[in-house]
Amino acid sequence: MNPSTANIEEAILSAILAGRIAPGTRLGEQKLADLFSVSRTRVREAMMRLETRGVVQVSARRGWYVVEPSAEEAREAFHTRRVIETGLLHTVRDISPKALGSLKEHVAAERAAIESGDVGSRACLLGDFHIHLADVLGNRLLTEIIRDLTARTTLISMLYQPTEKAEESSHDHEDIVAALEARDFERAASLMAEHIDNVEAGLDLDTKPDPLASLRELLSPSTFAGSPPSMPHAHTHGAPHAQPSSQRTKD
Amino acid sequence: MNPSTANIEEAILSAILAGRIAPGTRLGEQKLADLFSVSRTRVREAMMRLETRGVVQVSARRGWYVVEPSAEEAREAFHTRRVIETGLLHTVRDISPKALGSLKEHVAAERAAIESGDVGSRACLLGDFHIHLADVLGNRLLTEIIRDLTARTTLISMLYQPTEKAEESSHDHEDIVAALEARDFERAASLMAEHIDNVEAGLDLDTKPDPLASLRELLSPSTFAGSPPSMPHAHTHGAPHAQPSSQRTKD
DNA sequence: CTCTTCAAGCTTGCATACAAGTTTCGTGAG
DNA sequence: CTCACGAAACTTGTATGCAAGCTTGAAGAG
Repeated sequence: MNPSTANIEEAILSAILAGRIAPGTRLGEQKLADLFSVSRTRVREAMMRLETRGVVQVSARRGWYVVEPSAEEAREAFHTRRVIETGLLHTVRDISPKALGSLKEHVAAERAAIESGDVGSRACLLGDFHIHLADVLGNRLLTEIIRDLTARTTLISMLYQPTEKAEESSHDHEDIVAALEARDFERAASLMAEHIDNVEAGLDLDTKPDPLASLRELLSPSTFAGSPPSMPHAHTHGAPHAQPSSQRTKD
Repeated sequence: MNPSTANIEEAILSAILAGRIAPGTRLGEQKLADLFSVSRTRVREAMMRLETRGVVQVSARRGWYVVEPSAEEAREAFHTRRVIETGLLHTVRDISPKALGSLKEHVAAERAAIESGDVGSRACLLGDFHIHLADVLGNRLLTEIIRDLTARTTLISMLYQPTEKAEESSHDHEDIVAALEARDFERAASLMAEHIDNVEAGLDLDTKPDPLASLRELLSPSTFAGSPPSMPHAHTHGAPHAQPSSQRTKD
């Protein structure tokens, strides 16, 4: 089957949401075209759409790159999420048992992923919680907006998140769902504001993101047989974060 | 100078925001290409971007059309605006004198436009208030989101708004700014919720929008010399709104 | 050895050509 | 007069070709 523009768009976006594509990744038109077995035209359309959604950027005649949000843009993204998600919880008047049930299931899945140590699905689920929330409490339009914002946030976390806080996030989610179950939407909104603040506070927005992160990963100890080598001698100026990216997670 | 894709996109979006393009308007690629003196490729890019922003839609091999939101979509749009705009006012902690001043100026401009009877700039200003608010209280990202939502709302008003309520809207805006001046952000948020509810309540979402609106406008009394003719005999089934569209406004 | 210059290769930007489907309008049958 | 049919005109969908600019690496000067 021939993938449509929407398929390509969705494939890239969900890969970003799952944390499988790092910020700054180059997405060549021809390579993607080969990968999806379509012509560059289709790929270009998808990239253009993704650009208006704020997840990729084109650098003239150099290529398409997954966005690397600046500290300022990161703050804007979190501010926007705080506004929208607290607005949602503050506006909601009631919640159906079905919606509540699916949220509970989601949180349970989060905990399971954390306990089993499944880093990939864990990161995906933590971001997905917010999308799921918009889905059951809001509407399609709102869900789409939150989805794009979550993609942004995921990329931000990959760039600026020095420490792992999956458990705290999941716990926050749990509390929010508990407040929803008690129909205390005010409290849910406050908890959400706190939660988003926590996540933002867990970032290191003052240190410039490491431009060599991908290189460093390629040269990480596990790549070699036994002895962890010292970092390459030259060009190691300003390396703020030492963690391999697998320890990072979003949200 | 050769208009870029972004120029075309912006030209169309601002025309929609100003109420100069009606929902359902067909936007032919070739016509736009001629108009802007570029090839279809550039136009297509712009349309594609506008499609992801939710203001136009493509009907396969038939053409691009300015969206005609369904009643359901209209409700979603208003719900989303209520969530975001009350969320914004609820989140804000302070407002600078400069921001307050520019909002006051804006409301004054609204009143002036209403009193002078300048329908065009009036409609534009009423929608712009919300964008302006996001601009001074929020951030660029939020402003962009609100802008797209306002475009949607403008189109919705053109489809479903049977009566003129410019004065009420402007008065609501005034009250909101007054609450902001008093630093009573809770109150501002409530007023905003009320305001958006008012606007939505002023719509007639239950009656199907008139598919003959544009035709009817072409045949409106002012087009002819003196005598207002009766409507054309055939094909006048189900005409919910009788007002010429110039009486309608958004927001 | 270092720095500069330049050419080759690669990538996107843009236009155009053709394919595929839709609409419209004229023609002819009933 | 009405309806059905079909061809012509028109519109978007997609691929492709060439132009323009960026990157890189090699060669040469100092």
